[in-house]
Amino acid sequence: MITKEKQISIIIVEDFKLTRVGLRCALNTNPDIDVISECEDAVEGLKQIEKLHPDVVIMDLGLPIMNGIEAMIKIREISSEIKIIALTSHDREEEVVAALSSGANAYCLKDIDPAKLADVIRDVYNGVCWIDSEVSKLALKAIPKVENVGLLTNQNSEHTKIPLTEREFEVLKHLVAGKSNTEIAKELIVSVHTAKAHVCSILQKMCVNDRVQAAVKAVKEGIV
Amino acid sequence: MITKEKQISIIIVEDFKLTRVGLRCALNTNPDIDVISECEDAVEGLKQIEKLHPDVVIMDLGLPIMNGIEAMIKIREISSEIKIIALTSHDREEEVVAALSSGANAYCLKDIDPAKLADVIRDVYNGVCWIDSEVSKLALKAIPKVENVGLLTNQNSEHTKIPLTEREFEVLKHLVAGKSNTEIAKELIVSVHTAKAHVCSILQKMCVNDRVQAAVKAVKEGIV
DNA sequence: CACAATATTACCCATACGGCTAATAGAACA
DNA sequence: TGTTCTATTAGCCGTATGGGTAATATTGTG
Repeated sequence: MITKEKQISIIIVEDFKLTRVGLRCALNTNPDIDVISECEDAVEGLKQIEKLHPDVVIMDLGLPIMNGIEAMIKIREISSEIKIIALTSHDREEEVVAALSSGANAYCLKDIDPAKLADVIRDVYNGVCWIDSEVSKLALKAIPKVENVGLLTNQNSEHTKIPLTEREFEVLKHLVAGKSNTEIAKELIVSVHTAKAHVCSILQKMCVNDRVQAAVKAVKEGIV
Repeated sequence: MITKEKQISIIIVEDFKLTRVGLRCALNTNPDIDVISECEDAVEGLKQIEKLHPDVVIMDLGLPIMNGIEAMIKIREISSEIKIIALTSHDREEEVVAALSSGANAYCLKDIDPAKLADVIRDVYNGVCWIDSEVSKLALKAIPKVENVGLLTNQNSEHTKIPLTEREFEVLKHLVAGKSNTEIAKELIVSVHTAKAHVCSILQKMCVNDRVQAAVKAVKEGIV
């Protein structure tokens, strides 16, 4: 089951030397896993990744210079195929969500069992999304609620999307930024009346009563 | 590694008899996994789950009467500890996202290798979130983008915390829910003046100009 | 006990907000 | 050509909002 004809190539990006060595040692005991490079910062890591195109990158999040999440975004500009395992010692919600939304395929805490990590690498290599038990709730919480689940049996997708026009979308972004109608009008170089009109139709289309609800809904559903 | 002193108790909810039998057979080969009940629809499933409180529920999504996602929401009303593995044959984005946002801890396609499924059960039992390779991209795509990732390096979890009082925190929750000052006052059984006073101090402490900004900030920083 | 923080209430006031109706103009589409 | 959609503007009106100031409980800490 575990045997693979091809080894999984890995690049480790981690600033602490000890952790780096520990990772390499732990992974080297697995014949199907091949650590092809180690880097201590994201800049060097990106170079190596671009050059060697590993199957999987193990990326520490708390890196100097460029943080791991920024690095992951850059990796995703290079390739969407390279799998990324975010590795970190803390479990801050912001970071978990940011990592997973920025390209990570898995999220591990550093106290993971080495053998388990090897399993995760194999899973992730095969495309699985794996999230550590300590933070899985945070990740799942970040997924926007889907409404009208009862309709899912019959209906097809597309129906949660709110049909805002381009202009309304612009206005919504300003609204979420906390701008008043007057400020929105000024930014879009239109009259306050226009801004108000757009806000009104946004409220109607989003089925909310005021701009606060609209802003919250927009943020929660990630449509900004 | 795999040996556990305690067996993992499983309830299978799946309408196709053949699949049900297949699942039971596949899982029964694992000494650490114990299928304690099988149900062919969600209503019966819920009864069994409430009665037996299994560790893990394997839930088919395409069920008659009540679909699997509705069933999961009901399971979550019973317990947040029971782990749910969504099992389905299709990979519709809507369904993946709906399942994960409605309480599923894992999402498997029915062509999963039986041995792998046992691994997933163990992972999920331990709290891990596991998403099949066929749909992992869909799930990750559903997580809202986090902005200003560059700030994550410096921002520490503690020092972003805003020192709101208990009462202000309550008010903030209502504010984020889109309530007006009048409504907040009614809910907290105080006068509108009081509600206004709390909102004012919330705005000041959060360093924002109006309730919209406060709500957005609260949602983005997850302090609700 | 005294002091500080918090919660509560109250008033005034300028501004903002949202609902309403309605008109005009351009673009898209049949 | 006519119709629909969108964007733009406008005015009116009742209510909500937020700033300011200030008074009175209640609570907890020293």
